[in-house]
Parts: sequence; C-alpha cells; structure tokens
Amino acid sequence: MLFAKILLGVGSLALKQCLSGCFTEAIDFRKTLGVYNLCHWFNGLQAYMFLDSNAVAVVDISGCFKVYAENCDVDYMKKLRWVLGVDENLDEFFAIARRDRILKGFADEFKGWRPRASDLWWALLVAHCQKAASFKQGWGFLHRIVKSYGKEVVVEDKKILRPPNPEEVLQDPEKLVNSGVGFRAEGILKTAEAIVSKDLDFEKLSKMLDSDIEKQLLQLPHVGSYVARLAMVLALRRYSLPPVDKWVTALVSKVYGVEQRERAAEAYLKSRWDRWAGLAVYAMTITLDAQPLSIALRRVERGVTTPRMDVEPSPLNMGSFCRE
DNA sequence: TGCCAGGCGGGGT
DNA sequence: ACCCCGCATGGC
Repeated sequence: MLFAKILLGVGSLALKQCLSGCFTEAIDFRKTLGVYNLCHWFNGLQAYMFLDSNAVAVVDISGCFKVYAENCDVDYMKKLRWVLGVDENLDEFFAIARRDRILKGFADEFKGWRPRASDLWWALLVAHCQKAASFKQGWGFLHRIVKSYGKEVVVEDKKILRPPNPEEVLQDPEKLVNSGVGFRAEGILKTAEAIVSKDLDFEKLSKMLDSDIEKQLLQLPHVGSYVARLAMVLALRRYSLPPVDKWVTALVSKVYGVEQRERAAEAYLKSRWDRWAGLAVYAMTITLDAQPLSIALRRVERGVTTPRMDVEPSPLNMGSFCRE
C-alpha cells in the first residue's frame, strides 16, 4: 500500500483509461486543438484536455482520442464532444465570415475549426487576465499561474501540469499575487469564491438565456461586461453578446466606419453577425494573431488578415511562454 | 527612464 | 449618459 502511494507521487491522481476512439466528423483538429492552447497542453501533434477535475482527454490532430479518469461511470463521450464542439454547426457563422473584410481569409483557412470550450473557472481566469493587458501579457499571467501552483496529473506515465482549481487558489492566494496579476487578483479571488460556493454554477447558467447569464456574471465584483461575455464565449458557447474592448472598438470603427465608441461597435457587431457576434470577435483575435492594436490595424489596411505563422506568441503559437 | 495598457468601479459632470 | 482616475504589475 505504502509502496503504491510512493509510485503515484504526492498529489497525483491514479487515472485509468475509460474511452478511446476516433472522430470521423470533418473537423480540423489541428486548429481546434491548437488555438489559444498553452504549451503544456498542445505540442503540435496532440493535446491534453481537462474534462472535469478527475478526467483528462488526450486527443491528436487526426481526431483520435483516449479519455483517462478516476471513475469511468461519467458520460465522458458527451463531455468530450462538448469540449471539442463536435456537434456545433457553424455554417451560418462561416457564411457571414466569407463576406467580411476582416474574416474572409479566416473563413477559408479555418473551415473545420471549432472553438474548444473551457471550464467556467478557467474561462473567467482567462478573461480577468486580459483586463488592461496585451495578449502577450495576459497569457504570460496565465502561464505563470499554472507554473506557480504546479499542480499535476499523471497521464500515460507523464506528469502534465493542470490549472489550479478555485479551492487551491483560495487556499494559497499568495501564489496568484506572485504570478504578477496585480489588481486583477481581487476579482479572480472573488470569482473563485463564487464558484466554490456554487453561487456560480455551469449547469445552472447553461439553462439560461444569454442576457440572463450576463446579468448573473455581472453580480461578481470586478466582472464587467467584457469579462462576462468573454467567459460566455469560452465556456458556454454563447455568442450573441460580443465582448467589446478597446481593441475591437478601434478595429470595428476603422474597418466599417462606425463611431469609435463601445456602444456603436457593439450595435454594429450585433447587426452584422446576429447571434454569432461573440464568435466573430474571438475569430478576429485569432486571425490577426492577437497583435497589439496599431499592428492589427495596419494588417487590416494591407489585407493581411490570415494568421502569420512567424508571429510569436500568437493564439496559434503559444510555445514561446514555455521557453521563457 | 518613464509611461501606459484589449477593464472595472467609484467619483465627478 | 458621458468623462476621468487609480488600481499593480510587466513590457517597451
């Protein structure tokens, strides 16, 4: 018994294989797995995805997968399909994108891409980290948070870093502060409390209308409409309310000639994209490599609106964080 | 060296 | 319904 514990290592879970198989759907798994994924979880060939606190899926770019969990009684196939967006029909979104000045190229290159859904906690953490920060700075925070807590699971004899859960962050808030998140720490901690206390609950939210989900999220201190809506895109696949920040406002204003105000940009995005406005914003950040505003604007002017693989870090290429 | 950021909240008008 | 500032750090 004691020997077994030592083999497993302190704090690591003993996971067994529950599922394996291959998807046959026409999905571009390389892009689906690669977009906005940290280097610990995607290496260009395969990705680790956390389906819940006790389950990890290993998915490769050909669409083959294995699911490891403590307990195989859960319907992990359903969770995996949700996380990968296998059953999401984006035809309408891509039809609008093909006629759009910014997303025209994206519509061609990313046909077959599906946004991965992250869990609500990670989605909110990502959103908090993007407040008043460039893409590079924001994802730098996230990378440091994951490394600083250093939580691991063992999958296929390899130790894989996983994000700290909200309990672990509340237990040791100093690691959060030491990750350099600055004033964002308070909002992150309040969000963690709400999730631990079940005031905020994925199952509850997923039954609600988009506008009601936003209202619920806005109850949290230091969560405004940007953080709320980005989390809705990332965790709930709800796209009707676009997360509008200064970057998107300036871009929309320049490209479509609308007044440079958040309200105007939002109204324009909703009228153009209807229920896909949030996904359109997300796609804009991907296709412009989440470059700072001045560079993004220049690229749109020159018509360079598909990702450039030499830009690093970018949503498609986040390996540089691991090499810092 | 400084200055300021892809947001929020609390203060003003 | 606006505008302005501070917030704590990192990045240029």
